[in-house]
Amino acid sequence: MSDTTIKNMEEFAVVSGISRPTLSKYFNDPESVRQSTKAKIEAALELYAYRPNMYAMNQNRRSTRNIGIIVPFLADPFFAEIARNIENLVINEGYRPILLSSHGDPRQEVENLISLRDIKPAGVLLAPLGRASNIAEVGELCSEFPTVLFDCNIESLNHAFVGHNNTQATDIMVDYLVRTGEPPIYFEMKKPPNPNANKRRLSYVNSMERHGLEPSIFSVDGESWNFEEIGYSRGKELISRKGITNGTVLFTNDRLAIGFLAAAYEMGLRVGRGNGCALRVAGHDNHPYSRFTCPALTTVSHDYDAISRTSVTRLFDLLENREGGHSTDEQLFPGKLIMRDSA
Amino acid sequence: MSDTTIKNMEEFAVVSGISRPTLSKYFNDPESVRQSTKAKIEAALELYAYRPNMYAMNQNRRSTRNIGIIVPFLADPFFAEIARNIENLVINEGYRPILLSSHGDPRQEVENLISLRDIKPAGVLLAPLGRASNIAEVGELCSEFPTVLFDCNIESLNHAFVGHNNTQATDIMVDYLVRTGEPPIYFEMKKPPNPNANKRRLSYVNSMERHGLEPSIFSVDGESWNFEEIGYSRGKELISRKGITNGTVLFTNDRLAIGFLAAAYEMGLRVGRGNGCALRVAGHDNHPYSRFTCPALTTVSHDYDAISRTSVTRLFDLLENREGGHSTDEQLFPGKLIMRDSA
DNA sequence: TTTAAAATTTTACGCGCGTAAGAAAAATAG
DNA sequence: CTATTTTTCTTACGCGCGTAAAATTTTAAA
Repeated sequence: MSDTTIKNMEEFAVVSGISRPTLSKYFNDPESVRQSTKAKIEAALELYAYRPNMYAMNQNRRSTRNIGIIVPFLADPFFAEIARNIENLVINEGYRPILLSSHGDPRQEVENLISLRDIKPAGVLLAPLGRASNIAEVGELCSEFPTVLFDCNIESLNHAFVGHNNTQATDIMVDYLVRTGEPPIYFEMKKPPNPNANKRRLSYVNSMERHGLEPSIFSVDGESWNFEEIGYSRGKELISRKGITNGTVLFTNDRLAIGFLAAAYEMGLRVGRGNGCALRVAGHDNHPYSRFTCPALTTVSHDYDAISRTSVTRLFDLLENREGGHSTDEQLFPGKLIMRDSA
Repeated sequence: MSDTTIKNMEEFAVVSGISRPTLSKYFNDPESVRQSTKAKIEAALELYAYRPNMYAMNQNRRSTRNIGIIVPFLADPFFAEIARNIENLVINEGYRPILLSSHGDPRQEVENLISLRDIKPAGVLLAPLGRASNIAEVGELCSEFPTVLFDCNIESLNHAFVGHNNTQATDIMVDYLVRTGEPPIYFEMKKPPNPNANKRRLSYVNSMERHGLEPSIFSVDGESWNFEEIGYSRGKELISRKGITNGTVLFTNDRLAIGFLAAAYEMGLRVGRGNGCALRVAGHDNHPYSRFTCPALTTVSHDYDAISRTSVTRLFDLLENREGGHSTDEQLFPGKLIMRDSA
């Protein structure tokens, strides 16, 4: 590497022997210039560590190469994993992911929507908070930038959405539980932050009725995103007043179940499907930690891979105006039963 | 809000009746203009939703208001929590946090260091991967931008660092375990990704010797950041060949312990400090999930709050050239024993 | 070799804002 | 009310790059 410092494209044009407009073309798309030119540029790039100024580049470009990614709660490893997948896919397309978390707070979500505009994203992948989301703001974003919603739909927006088939997923879980033991009662939050929970409850009810069984639902208080804490404390209450002492409990999500399992353990309730077990517990999501609960949690997995891959693909269909890009269909991927020891 | 769209500061100057240079001054620091002017601008801002173009702003500013934050592994809720804290503190200072995760991959870390340069950060808060970090690259970053390292120091760099006192923290844990039961054996990874692990091991050894006890260390294989998986699978091996059947095990971090607890449960080993318990288990970090293990995990907590707050404060000391800003001291905060049911 | 097509160079302008300098206006002090 | 200080306005230039248009060179085709 040479010691002379290149401070702009003009100077790099001199040392590389390539004109500035051609360089500009190259940096926008290395394949858009002749092979021999590309080789010359890249040889010079080895010698002089020049990188175009991002701010100057994005100032008048038709499109920045930024992709905004907003998730509702990054401290939840579930979303952290999805975000990681999506980030990689975006990078592979030659774009720059900008990851924002709403931290479970609707005001933060609005903040994120606003500050996203500052970076003039080429596209946005948005997993909304859900019930607490500012629908108008999300709608504006959708109409301002190419956007794909994922994980949690806002149906009134009728916008491109990729997610998990909560209905089918709950269905196969209820089927499994009914087939293999006592029918499940359902444990959920009274005011779930996420509308997916409503789909799941409805599916539970329908599924039970289809089996000719009486649905039974525990709705617990709690507004925050500290699901484990809610599952733990409400679970403890329920157990201690003999609300749950036997049978099967299906949780609306794994994190509640994780908290509940801690409570059950502490109260001396043995969970599992073997003899001597007081009750079976099942979750939903295949949360990264669900493998490591005691006992390991039986759950339904999202098709993580398909969901993240399809979200990104659909966004780039939109960006590059490919066929099907402008569909507003909701695209759902089926869940998969993950049988472990808890149920 | 008016319907006329303002597309640049020039136009906003017209509708607000304030000259462009004064507006520029205002957007850089709203307090730098007269109160009456500020009021006029903000009144106009209510009417016309104008926001300065970020790219044009940062193009020639002495300093952008971006703060780069790099963490080694965002899917670990431990880092997600710290990142959340730091993000909020940075926002409160009027800066824009840019969060990047290295996903446990040294190449990704280098990528992050490189792409950070593109955004010309005013400052950087970096939690390096550790052993696998490219020291030269990190060193260059430190000399290029005001940088504060946190969580994991790279001592050869002799750079500003804020972190957890691993030595003291391990010390109080060993003291506690020795005082209340069988002395602990130590469970760690043979090649820990993070040098903090070395400090902890050393402290364990010293602590044991101070008590006149023989240190005993299990070093298990495994290179990845899937600590739970490693704790689970190696734990299962050890238990099944009677490597650990009674006594006390101190884990180098909570995530290994979480995996181990799952293994112990599965193998029918009862963990805890009561009668009928086969062994005690203790961790380190006060991981967000350590409250919800079975049994709840006894551990040592970082002073999360002090560490994130001090990291940010020191960075802004540097930025604003305040006294003490240029110190390269390493600043450690003591750990706190969190007694739960596992030990 | 001639001709057409494709790529590169030259030239020139614009993006939206930072910022400097001197003039003008407004606020404050005396 | 005048003198002084502070703030704002006017004017003007520059940042680094995108991009358009016309001229030129290179490559591919006939």
